[in-house]
Amino acid sequence: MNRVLITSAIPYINGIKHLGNLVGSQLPADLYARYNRGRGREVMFICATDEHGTPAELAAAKAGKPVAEFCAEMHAVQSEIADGFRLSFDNFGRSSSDRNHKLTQHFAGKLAENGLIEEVSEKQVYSHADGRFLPDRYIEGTCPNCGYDGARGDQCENCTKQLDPTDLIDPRSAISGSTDLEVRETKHLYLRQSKLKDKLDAWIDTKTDWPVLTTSIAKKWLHDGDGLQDRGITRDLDWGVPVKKGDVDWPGMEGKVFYVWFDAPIEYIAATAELADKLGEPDAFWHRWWRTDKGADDVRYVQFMGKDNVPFHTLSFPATIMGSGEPWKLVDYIKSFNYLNYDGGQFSTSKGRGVFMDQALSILPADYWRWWLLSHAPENSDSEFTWENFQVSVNKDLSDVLGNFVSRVTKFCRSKFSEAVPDGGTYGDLEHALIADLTAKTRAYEGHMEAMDVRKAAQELRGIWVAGNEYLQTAAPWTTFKTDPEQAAAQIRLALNLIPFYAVLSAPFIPDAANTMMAAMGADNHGWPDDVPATLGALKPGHAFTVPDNVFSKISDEDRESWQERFAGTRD
RNA sequence: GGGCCUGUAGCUCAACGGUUAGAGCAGAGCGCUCAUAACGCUUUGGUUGCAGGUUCGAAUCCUGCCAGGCCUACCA
Repeated sequence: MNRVLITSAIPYINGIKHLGNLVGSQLPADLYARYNRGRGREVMFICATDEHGTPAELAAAKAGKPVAEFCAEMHAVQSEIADGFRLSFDNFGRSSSDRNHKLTQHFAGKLAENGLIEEVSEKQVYSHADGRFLPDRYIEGTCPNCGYDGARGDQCENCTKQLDPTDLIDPRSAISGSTDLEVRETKHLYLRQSKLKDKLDAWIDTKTDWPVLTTSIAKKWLHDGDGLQDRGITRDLDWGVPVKKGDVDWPGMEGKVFYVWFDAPIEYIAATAELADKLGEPDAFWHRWWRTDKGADDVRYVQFMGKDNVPFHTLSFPATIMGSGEPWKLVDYIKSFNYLNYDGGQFSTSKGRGVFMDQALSILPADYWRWWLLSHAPENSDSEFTWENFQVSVNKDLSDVLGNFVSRVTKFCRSKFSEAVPDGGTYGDLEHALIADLTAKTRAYEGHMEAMDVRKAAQELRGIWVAGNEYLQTAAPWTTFKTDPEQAAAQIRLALNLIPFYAVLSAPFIPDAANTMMAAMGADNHGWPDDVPATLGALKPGHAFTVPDNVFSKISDEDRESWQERFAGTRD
C-alpha cells in the first residue's frame, strides 16, 4: 500500500462551515493525508466545494448575485479558510467545473446504456412568484394533523408527522411566501439502484472492518421496507450540470440539470482531473488514481465524511460506479463521524450558534483548533465542545506538556552550555530506557493512525510528549550539571533531539508548531522515525539551534469568557 | 412509528466474555527548581442508567425498561 487516495466530503457552497463540519470530514482526512505523506507514501488528497442545488441558488439570490459569481466568490472564501486550517488538499476543486460536467454526463450516459436509468413522470409543486419548482421542504403550510401553521412539505416539525406537500392546508412558498402554487407534471430521470441492490449488498458485506456507523446506515437503506429504492437524479433548476447522455442531448430533458447528489461525489474524480489540467498534465495523471485498468489497482481509497453523508457514499455513488460498467476505483474504506455539539446544543448555521471556521481562525491559530477537535473527534458518538474543556485541554496538552518541554530544554542548554548541541558524555541506562519506550510508543501511535483511530492516536502522541518531561525529571540535568557537566551534556543532547522527533510525529496534528520546532532546531530531516534510535541521534554535537518563542501561549480566563459570550448568540 | 448509536469516576474518554473496571483533566499530598506558577511522583474518587437472564466468569452477550442523540430516502 504505497499509494493512498483520500477524499473528504465536499462542503456545501452556501456559507462558511462551523467546527462540527470541519471535524466531521476535512480535518481527519487531512490528518490521515499528512500522516501518509509522512510515512513516505504517495498521496492524492481531494476536496472541493459542492455548488449545485436549491440552497445555492437561494443563497446567491439573497446575496443579490448571479449564482455563478456567488459560487466563485464563496469558493475563494472557503479555499482561503481551508488554507488557514492548513488543510493540505492536493486540489480543492469545484463541482461546477467543466470536468465535473463532462464526467457527470458521461456516467449518466453509461448508466443509460446499461439500462439503469428510468424516465419517470411525476407531479411537483411549481411557484409562479418564485419562477421555480419547490422541493418539498420549501413549501410551508398548516399541518393537517396538528394544525401547526409552519409545517414543511416533507414533515411537520411540530408533530413530526411525515407529510406530502399536497397534504398541507393553505400551502405557500417558503421562499417568497407566495400562495400562487400549482402542481405540474414534470419528467425526471431515476437511477435504478434497486437493480444493483444485491451487488451493493454483497459488496457492503465484504466491508467487515468498516465503522459500524457506516455499515449500519448502508444496511438500513438496503433492507428497510421494500429495500433500496430508485432515486431521482434530475431537477428542474437552472444552475447545475445540464442533463445529457454523454456528450449528446437527452430528448425530453431540456432545461433540466442533474441532482446535486448525483454530481457531487463524481467531483472527487473530476477534482483530480482539474488538478491535472492545472498542472498541464495528461489524463494519465488522474487515471492512475481512478481507473483500475490504468494504474489505480494498487491504490487504497479512503473517504471521510459525517454520518449524514453515508447513504450517498455507501450506495448511490457506488451504484453509479458499478452501474457504469467501467473500471473506476471503488472506495476501500469509509471513515464516518458523528456530530460535534456546541455547549449543550447543536451548532446552528441558521442561528449562528457556535464557532464558525473563519471566526475560529480570527481568535486562535489553527493548531489549537486542530488539536482539540482531533483529540475529541466524535468517532463513537456525538461529542461536545465547551469553552472550559477547550481551554483546559489546549493549555495543558499544548502549552504545558509540549510547548514548555521545548522551552525548558532549549533555555537550559542556552544558559548552561550554548545555543548548540553540547558534546561529551555518553548515554546510560536511563537514556536507553527512554529510547526503547519511545520506540514502542511510536509503533503504537502508527498503529492507531493506520486504523484511523483519531482520538487514540492523539492520546498516544500526548504520551510521547509526556515521556520527555518524565525523562527530564528523572535525569535532572540541572542537578547533574553541578557535579558532572559531561553527563548533563549527554542528557540535554538527547532532550534536544526529542524536539525534531516530536515535530515530525506531531506534524499531522499541529503542522505549524511542527514547522516552528523544526526551524528552531535547524533540523532538515523531516523523514518519519522508522528507526527511532537513529532519529534521536540526528542532531550531532555542535549543531546550532535557536530558542523559539513560546510555541503555544495559554488561553486566559478572560479570553475564554469573552469568547464564550460572543459565540453564544447570533452571528454578526 | 421503525432503525442505528450512546449511557462507565465531578469532566472528557478507555477496557478480544477472563486478575482487583483503567487513563487524562479537575481535587488532595509530596518532590523538583531547567522551564510558559511550568514538570514529576503519590493519592482520593465507580453498585459500569435500571431490572431480569445466559455463563465457571458479564461494563461486554440476551430480554425488557429509562434517558440522550442521529437517520428515516425531493435540504445537502
